[in-house]
Amino acid sequence: MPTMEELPRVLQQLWGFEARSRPGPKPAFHISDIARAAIKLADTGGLTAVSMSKVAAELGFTTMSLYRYVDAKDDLYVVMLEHAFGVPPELDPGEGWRQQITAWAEAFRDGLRAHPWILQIPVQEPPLSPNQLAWMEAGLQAFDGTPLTPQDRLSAMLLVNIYVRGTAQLTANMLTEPDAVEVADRLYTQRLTMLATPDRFPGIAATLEVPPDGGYAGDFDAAEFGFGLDTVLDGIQSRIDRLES
Amino acid sequence: MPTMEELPRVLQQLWGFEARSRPGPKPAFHISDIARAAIKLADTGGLTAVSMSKVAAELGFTTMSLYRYVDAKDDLYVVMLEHAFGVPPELDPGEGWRQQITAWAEAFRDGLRAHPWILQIPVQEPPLSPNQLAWMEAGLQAFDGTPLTPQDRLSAMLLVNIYVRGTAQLTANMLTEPDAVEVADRLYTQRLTMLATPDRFPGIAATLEVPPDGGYAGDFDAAEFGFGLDTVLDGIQSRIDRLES
DNA sequence: CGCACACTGTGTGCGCCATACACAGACCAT
DNA sequence: ATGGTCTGTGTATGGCGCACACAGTGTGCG
Repeated sequence: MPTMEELPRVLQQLWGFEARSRPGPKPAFHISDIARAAIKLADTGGLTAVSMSKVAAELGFTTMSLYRYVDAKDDLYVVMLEHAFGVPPELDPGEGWRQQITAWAEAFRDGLRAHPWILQIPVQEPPLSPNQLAWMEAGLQAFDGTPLTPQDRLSAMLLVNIYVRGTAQLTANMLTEPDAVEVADRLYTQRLTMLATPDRFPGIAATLEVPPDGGYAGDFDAAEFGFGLDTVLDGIQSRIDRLES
Repeated sequence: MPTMEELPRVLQQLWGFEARSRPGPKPAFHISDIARAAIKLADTGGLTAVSMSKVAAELGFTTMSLYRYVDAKDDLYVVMLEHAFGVPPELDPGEGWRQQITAWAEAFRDGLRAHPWILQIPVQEPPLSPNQLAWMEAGLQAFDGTPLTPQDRLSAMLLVNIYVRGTAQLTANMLTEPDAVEVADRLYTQRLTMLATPDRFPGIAATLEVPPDGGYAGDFDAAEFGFGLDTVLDGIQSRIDRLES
């Protein structure tokens, strides 16, 4: 049985495993302060605007002081993620699994929209921080009452998770500016029309001939999101049907 | 109508829009050489091992010489991607859409397995390079013969694309070393067992009680891949059914 | 009550990175 | 032949993550 000592320091901090009453000066701030400062920078300037020195400057401390709270830059990302998402939405167990997981997916999507830089964070390892686990748990509980096994629920939850991440990636192509999405979208459609000639790329060309609603894949708005999500959920539904028959 | 002049230089090079017979010395090499060198570095040392200077050294040239072929580091990534994937697999139009898109998905997954660093590349804009478009086209053509509209096919293809990327992300948690995955997986399960207590995280705990086959989500092997993919395809199938009725 | 020592934030410095810029030479259209 | 353009190179700049030594601080133990 592993003890909490072996946990990376960041996780110990995030879970509140603080061994208080130690010698030495009191810490001048807390990792949550670091998170706030870093998120503020990322929200306005993207993830590239987040550097140890910038975060430290934002807090009014020196760069190296951050390393007393965070072992490396990657840990800073963990703290940012944990803080940016916050606690998951409360799902109504009275509703069906489909409504619940949809609400969960939409909340997740909204979180990604509010903090687009999340998608730019290099994913290094699966999450272990409190809020991240709480989101996982909420997603799993949406399937309470279904005949799905725990492993099936995990797969289903991950499927929805992957879908939301993926579509968010397509939508906000990393652009922090507001309507830069639209112009980038038009430019992309233009270039695609030029390059994907019907003779060599008939399938792509067919897609372009009757554009969905204004633009190409980049324009993945709310309706389109629900449409794709429904497809995913239909797949899960069919698995449930198979179990019930 | 836009002309090819407005295209980024990398795309012009990749599409072979070379305006030959110009003054000045002949180029000493080609972007494909850059791609080969960069991929070699990335395959052995991960994406972090790819820097302008390292690639240049690998080629036996100076760092700055690369900028005669590539405008910025991001363009290097584009070239790497284009080269690493190569041409898409040939699908047999005689088979059903399900077998075709499955073969496509598996080929895509194999590509990601062969070059795990692809998942670490920061996605900045949708692809426009020849092979990338060819992969898109191949995925779309898998749905030839179905009643799906071009937009539906695009959505379906993107759905599968997203699924493969997402699961690959979960599987190879960025580790280039071979069986480091396994030990990381065990460690993760350990920590998750410790942190996700059944009282506060019953859903997660239930997942851990009857582990699937050895490990947790990280162990997303071939069977698991097909299982999840089938769920996605079932969703697409149900949409097809709705169109046909 | 005092003291040892763990812990704090700070300053300096290293190696690496992407890339701007000026330059000497190579080559083709004229 | 020659002018202008393109080549690869050398040098330089600003930023980055982070190692390390240091002076000061406050707590638990004697």
